[in-house]
Amino acid sequence: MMISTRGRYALRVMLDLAENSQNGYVPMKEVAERQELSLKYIERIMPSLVKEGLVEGVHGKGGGYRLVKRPEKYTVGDILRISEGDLSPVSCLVSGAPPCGRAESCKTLPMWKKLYSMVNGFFDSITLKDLLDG
Amino acid sequence: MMISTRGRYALRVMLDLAENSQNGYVPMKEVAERQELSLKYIERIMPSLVKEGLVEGVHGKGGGYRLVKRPEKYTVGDILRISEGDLSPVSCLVSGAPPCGRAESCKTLPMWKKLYSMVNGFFDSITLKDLLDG
DNA sequence: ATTTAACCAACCTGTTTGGTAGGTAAAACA
DNA sequence: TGTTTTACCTACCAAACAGGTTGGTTAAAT
Repeated sequence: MMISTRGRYALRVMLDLAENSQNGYVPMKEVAERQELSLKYIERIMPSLVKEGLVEGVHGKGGGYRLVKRPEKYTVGDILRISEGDLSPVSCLVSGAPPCGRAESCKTLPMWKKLYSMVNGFFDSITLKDLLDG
Repeated sequence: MMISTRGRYALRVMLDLAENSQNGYVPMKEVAERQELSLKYIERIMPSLVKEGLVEGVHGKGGGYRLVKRPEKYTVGDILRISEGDLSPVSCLVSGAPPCGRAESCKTLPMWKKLYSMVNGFFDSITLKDLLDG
């Protein structure tokens, strides 16, 4: 339910691209070495970022991935929601979850909702550029 | 890594005790019915709350569980940390995790730490009484 | 001695996590 | 034309975790 390696690796790849894509496309082989991540695992994560339009991928020699916008235009929230799916801290609030019959009278639900929007707000307020600049 | 049924149920039991323990000890059979939770599952959760001194349990007829402090003296943070274990949103920060060799240069670590302390701070600022009063 | 209720240990099913293996498709290059 | 490079796709897998259930034992009251 919260941040697994999938989302964390996606973020690190995006940061690596931001730092290294002035020279065009960056192959995942290089990123995997720099970041010390499994190439095969990264390869499984990237297509979702392409599909959602965050990066562009090009086959063959000289190919690789590249950001399509400037680093300050990407929020951490977008990257995590795409790679992880949902940032809800409790299953009750995951989109598509079966409606809870006790929701009306639930004393804790407002708290979970507040936390959920806090977490989303937190991640949406940070861009790739913010992370690069430290 | 984040809030599963274990912690959510623990909270709901504590709230139920707060609402119903003026008449002494409350048996889990009653709580399970009121909250529509599995009695057996609750029974597995309660001993940790006893062990950490949050509630008191008494065997036999007329027994059950009871809060040892007033509702405003319990924070949601304490209850969740005891029942869930650790509220870290990422495995890197779980206490006892193997140290990460990249920690020094990690561009994302400060962000995870900030979120972690935000989440803890959020939960530590809410008491059982706050939840009861809505 | 019977009932009630906390407490404890073992097990179990399904899902998620964090990958790996073994390819195919497309683009560049020789 | 064929080889290399790289994205991309499918299937599989082991370990861990979630969310319980089963079947008790111990302690206290009546």
